[in-house]
Amino acid sequence: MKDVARLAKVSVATVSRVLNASAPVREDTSARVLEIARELRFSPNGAARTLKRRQASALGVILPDLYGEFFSELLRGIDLEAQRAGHALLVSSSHHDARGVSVAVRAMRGRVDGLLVMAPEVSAASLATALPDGLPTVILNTAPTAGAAAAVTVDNMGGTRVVVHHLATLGHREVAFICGPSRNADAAARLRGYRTAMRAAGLTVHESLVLRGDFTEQGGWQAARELIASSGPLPTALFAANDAMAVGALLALHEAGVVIPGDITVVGFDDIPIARYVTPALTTVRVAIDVLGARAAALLFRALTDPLMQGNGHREVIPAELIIRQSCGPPPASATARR
Amino acid sequence: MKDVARLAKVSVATVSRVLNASAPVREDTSARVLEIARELRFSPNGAARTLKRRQASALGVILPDLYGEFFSELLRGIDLEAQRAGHALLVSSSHHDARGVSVAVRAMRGRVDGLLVMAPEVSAASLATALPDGLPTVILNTAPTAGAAAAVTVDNMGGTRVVVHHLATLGHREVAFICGPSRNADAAARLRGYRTAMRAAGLTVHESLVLRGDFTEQGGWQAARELIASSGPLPTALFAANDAMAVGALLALHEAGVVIPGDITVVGFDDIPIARYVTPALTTVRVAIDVLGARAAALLFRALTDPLMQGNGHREVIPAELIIRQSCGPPPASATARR
DNA sequence: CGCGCAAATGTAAACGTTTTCACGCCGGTT
DNA sequence: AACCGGCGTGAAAACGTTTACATTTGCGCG
Repeated sequence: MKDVARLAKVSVATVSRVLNASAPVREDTSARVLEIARELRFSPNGAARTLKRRQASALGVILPDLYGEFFSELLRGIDLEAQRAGHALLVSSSHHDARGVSVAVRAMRGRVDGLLVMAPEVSAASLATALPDGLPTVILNTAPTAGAAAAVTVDNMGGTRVVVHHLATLGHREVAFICGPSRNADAAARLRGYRTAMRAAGLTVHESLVLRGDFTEQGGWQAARELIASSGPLPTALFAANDAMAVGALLALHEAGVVIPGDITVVGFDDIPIARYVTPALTTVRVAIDVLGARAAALLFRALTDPLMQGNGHREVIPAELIIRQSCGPPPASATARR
Repeated sequence: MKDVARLAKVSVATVSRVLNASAPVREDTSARVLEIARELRFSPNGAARTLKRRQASALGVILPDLYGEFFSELLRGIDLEAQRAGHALLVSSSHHDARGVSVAVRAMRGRVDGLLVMAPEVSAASLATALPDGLPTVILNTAPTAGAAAAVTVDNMGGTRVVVHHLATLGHREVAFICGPSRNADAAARLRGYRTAMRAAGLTVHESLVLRGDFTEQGGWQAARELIASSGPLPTALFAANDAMAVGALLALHEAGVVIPGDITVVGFDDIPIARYVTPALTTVRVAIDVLGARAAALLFRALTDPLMQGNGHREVIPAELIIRQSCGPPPASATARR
């Protein structure tokens, strides 16, 4: 900037004013400065600008991972919203525990205007201590208990409820469930939702039909194998806590010669793109993940412009919608006869 | 920092030294400072730090888009490499034209140590002018012509060659091709590769079998429809410039009652996760996209630590591997008889 | 013709760090 | 006893902007 100022025979202040149009500058001066700046290929230093202006025009995004379509969609939604506010995204991933999140948060301070944090495996309490003081923060997919922050979550309860209800309506009475990792907040909520919905539908939860899982395809495959190997007839429906596991289960069942949905109905959760393409196409719960991200970002921007509202623990729930595809049908006649 | 210094009865200089372990400090002083800092929940201001140190510990990533698994994987690879160097990622997407890239680049200056740019739809020449002067840059998936920068590209030529060779070996003689968007550098390279490989295999390229496409599933669907509607027998093989289009084509062919691979063989490019799950599973070319990202980041770090090498237009090619699945077989007997 | 007022510009002080330089202190050497 | 060197510390100058405040300039008007 100094160089530009010197060559244009003005002060750095004037250069700044021209570049930001922050104060009236004479037409010819302005033109001259612009010309020189272009000639010198000058572009302002972001760090200095941030330091002085006390605003970074960037949002911090802290994620546990970047693997899979979920994060891709999430990031896209966030980016969409940030983009239109002229903000960039400072992304930091692989933070599974509270300490990791804490480190990431510290690294962001002074370089972002607000924070979007997703840490489904960190307890609300430890998350609260990891979060920064002065930085508006929106939490994704975790209870909003944590400190002074808003939160956006997926409607896990609603999603599981509508699935179980649909299965019950079709006539299913034994619905197996493949859980997600126990530390994961979403997984826990879905398991809770499953139990609640089963009760509401007047069905009993057989603990032997509640299977361990880990949100991976491999895990779903294994759970289905166990189900097949176990004594007694198969349940008539299998509900996986996410699509990846449902797809794994689909494969295992297929390999074992079980017909879907003839012998057993399979349902997933998330509606990842693959769900449409497996055979049979997977019935699942659609969560607009990009909307989740976008809403979170929007919420954060609101907190930024209106600093009064940031501490109010505002909560927003992204709706979940049942998507019926071919993996889902009425229970087989044999099962109905059995009763 | 001033507060910490005051409460610990030392100067800010000492606080800095303690926090960075940048100079010997007496044990008790250090402990005292650390204690106070923790009490005050102090964390350093990134902007100020960047400004003074002249290093941001961040990499800029400029992408045309964030849609789909390609970018998700790419970003993951980049992040992996950046992570271990203790760098964050400043991401900016939706930059399709040279002007957009230029704006993004300017916004990054002073906040990142280097740049990873992917702009397959921007010509090398205009990309060169958009790139910054002092910032080491690695270009992804585009000719490395652009200015003083290294480049990492996918082995499009090799990938198409191995596909066409495999098809020829199976006995196919008429291989249709669905192109990507004409402005896209990868798409162009794959078309070129297809033509070259066909010639090398002694096969002729029928221009009526070179179909327009746009890298989307919808586009692939449409191209396949046209192929079906056109007069004359179907070709025995269909090669799409990416998997999304191949999947679309698969759908269109299936809808039209064409059997795969019985009536026609279909091959894609990229090996996106969905490719494994469609029926029949898609034969394709596997490109380790995460490796692409990781290699690019690694290259950038090398340029950062060794500033001499940055201008040498170094080029790296990520290998492509043929993945044979069920969508691919010998031409039908009828076609062979026809000759 | 001088006055005042607005518009245009310049000066310099921040912003929160890091780092150079200088200083005081201590223990060991001549 | 004077000196040297190293260690621990503090003062202050950067880093590249923005902006409050001061100053100059130009201009209309009495």
